[in-house]
Amino acid sequence: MPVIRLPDGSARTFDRPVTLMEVAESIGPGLAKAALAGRIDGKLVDLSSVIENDASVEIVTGKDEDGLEIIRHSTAHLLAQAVKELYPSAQVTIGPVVENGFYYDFAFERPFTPEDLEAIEKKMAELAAKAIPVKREVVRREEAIKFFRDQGEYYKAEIIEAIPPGEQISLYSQGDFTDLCRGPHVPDTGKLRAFKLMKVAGAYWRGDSRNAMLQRIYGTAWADKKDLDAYLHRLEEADKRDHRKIGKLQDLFHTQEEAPGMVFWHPNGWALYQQVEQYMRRVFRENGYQEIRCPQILDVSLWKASGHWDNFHENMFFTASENREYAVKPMNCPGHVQVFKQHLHSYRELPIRYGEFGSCHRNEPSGTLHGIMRVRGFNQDDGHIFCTEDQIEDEVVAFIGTLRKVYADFGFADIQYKLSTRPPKRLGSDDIWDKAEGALAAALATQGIDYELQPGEGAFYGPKIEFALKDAIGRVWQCGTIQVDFMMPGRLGAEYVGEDNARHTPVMLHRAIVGSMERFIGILIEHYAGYFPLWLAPVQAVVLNITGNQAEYAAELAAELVKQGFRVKTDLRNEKIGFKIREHSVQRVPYLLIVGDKELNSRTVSVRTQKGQELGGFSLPDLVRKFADEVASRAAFQ
RNA sequence: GCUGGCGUAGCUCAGUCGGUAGAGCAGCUGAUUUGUAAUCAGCCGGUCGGGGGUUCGAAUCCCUUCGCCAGCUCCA
Repeated sequence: MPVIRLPDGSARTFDRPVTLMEVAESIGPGLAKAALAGRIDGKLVDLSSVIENDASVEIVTGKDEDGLEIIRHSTAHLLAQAVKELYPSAQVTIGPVVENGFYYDFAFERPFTPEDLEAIEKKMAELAAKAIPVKREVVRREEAIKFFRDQGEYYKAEIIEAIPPGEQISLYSQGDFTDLCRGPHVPDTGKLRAFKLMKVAGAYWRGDSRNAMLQRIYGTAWADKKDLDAYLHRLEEADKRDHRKIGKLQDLFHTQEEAPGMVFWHPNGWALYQQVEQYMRRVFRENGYQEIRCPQILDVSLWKASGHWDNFHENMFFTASENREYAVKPMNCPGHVQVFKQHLHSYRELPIRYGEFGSCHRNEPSGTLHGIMRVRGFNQDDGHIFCTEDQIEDEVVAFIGTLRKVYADFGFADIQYKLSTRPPKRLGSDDIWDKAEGALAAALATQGIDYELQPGEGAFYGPKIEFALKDAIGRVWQCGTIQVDFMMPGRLGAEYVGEDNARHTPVMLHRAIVGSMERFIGILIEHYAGYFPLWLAPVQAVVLNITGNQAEYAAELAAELVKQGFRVKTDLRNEKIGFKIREHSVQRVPYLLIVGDKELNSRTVSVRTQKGQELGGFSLPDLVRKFADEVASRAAFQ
């Protein structure tokens, strides 16, 4: 006689054991129809689960986060079922839920084509329409292995063999298709209504490149069609923001075959780049950093001493001359240590902070390159702080404060923090690690910052904090970092004289706020979709004349604005004003300044915003003031 | 690096079964002097990513190589 408590606090008594589905039905037909799974005393289970004793019960629907996961997981099974019906020789492997959807890996003798995907999706829709019941069954391990071996499903058999002994092995069947799965799943395939196969890609069995390559089919699934459409719309929006497209549209940069992974910055792109660099330069200056510049190539002996040769050799470029071998620098840190070493420093001078926008090259595998986001030649707002162990916390606190201000100025409000602690393989005593991790954690705590702990994810030379920002469409980008380094200063012979008059090795903090300038600019382009705030816009305004009569006046205006420090161009072509407005609007220029005879006679300009608003006539001094205010405020695009 | 897809005019893209390449935009020239998102006409423009092969004949088929894209892997 189970008494069942529901989330609203009510209780229902049954005179016999009941299934979750029966509980849902007893509450209402609407809920029974929407029900996907349930929770018994907090544990997520199938609707077919029987409740024999008193329990608190929840019915899970598509509105529930877990419900959506179940839909995606079940849709992965539906995909596998469809593939097996169409291509019986394909072997199933794994099919987990991922962000926004799911995938399923198959072993198949040939790659799936886009036409195959269409056919599979159609078959899935057919199977879903049949509302095939999904049944759960618990079996013995040997039985399960034999079951899959007999069907030629060797990957599945291998998976089961890897399941720790003592764990229950459950199979889910829908029609003729049976898959190993922990569950839970939807009660029948009719619950799967809004899905779409997205793409097919290769993936290694168990993620190991020494293993066989499988065919991975990605799909997305949602509770209803409306959510699916909204998701597809979001993807389209992301596509429209693609920095490679906008980079071409606004003539910001290009890349070409002869320099894979390197950026050719065009005038417009370099204007944007310089805004970011000059801004970051000021950040250095205002926060006690001294900007320096070190050589591009250095003798390999230095890279051997620093440890890069041993740990980073594969990713470095080399060059030779007169029997000496050099490496193109992948990082700025060894150079900064050389500068530090040119003087004997007292503990009184610490912390010493160096900043550099040095050009670095890393020979990234070809498959990782992506527009200007992942490149081989890049620059960072790189900085190194030489300090004592006792100074770490204060330095980290100051750094986090600066970083938050910088991100806010660039228009990013939402920041995520991750603290990575000691890995199994590491240098330095536990004592020092305790101190360093404690300093980082304390720095976060004193600012009241919530952070994610990543145990064991630190570098071998020290712990680190990573900073990620969320862009306008919710994507998260890791940009900033601050890392404690106990090793490099010692390896490269950096020293200072302490209060005790003895020589000591300083601690080094590696830190960057925007990280790779190239990548950060890519992020800015996508965040703003090319509609930059005035302070960043490559071209801030274009002066347009109505007829040739105002050409001279237009040129004068533009010249005066340029003289006042603004990035302003003219468009004096013999074209209709509508034509010129359209062209520059498409280019996403923040302001169009239009002059006809009326403006010429009153010595004004007619101001049009990017969004098509006409602000009326401005005198030049008024316009300069308006622009200056907007630039100074770093206001987002209006 | 691995797997798959793609590479045609400055850009976006068509090009069927193998029969020596086409559109729009851009550019140039001319006409038009125009009031807030596309004025009209004419012209120019391609070793079809590179190399090799099959064929009477290759953008198209095959091999190879480079690059790009997606995913995997990597990411001090």
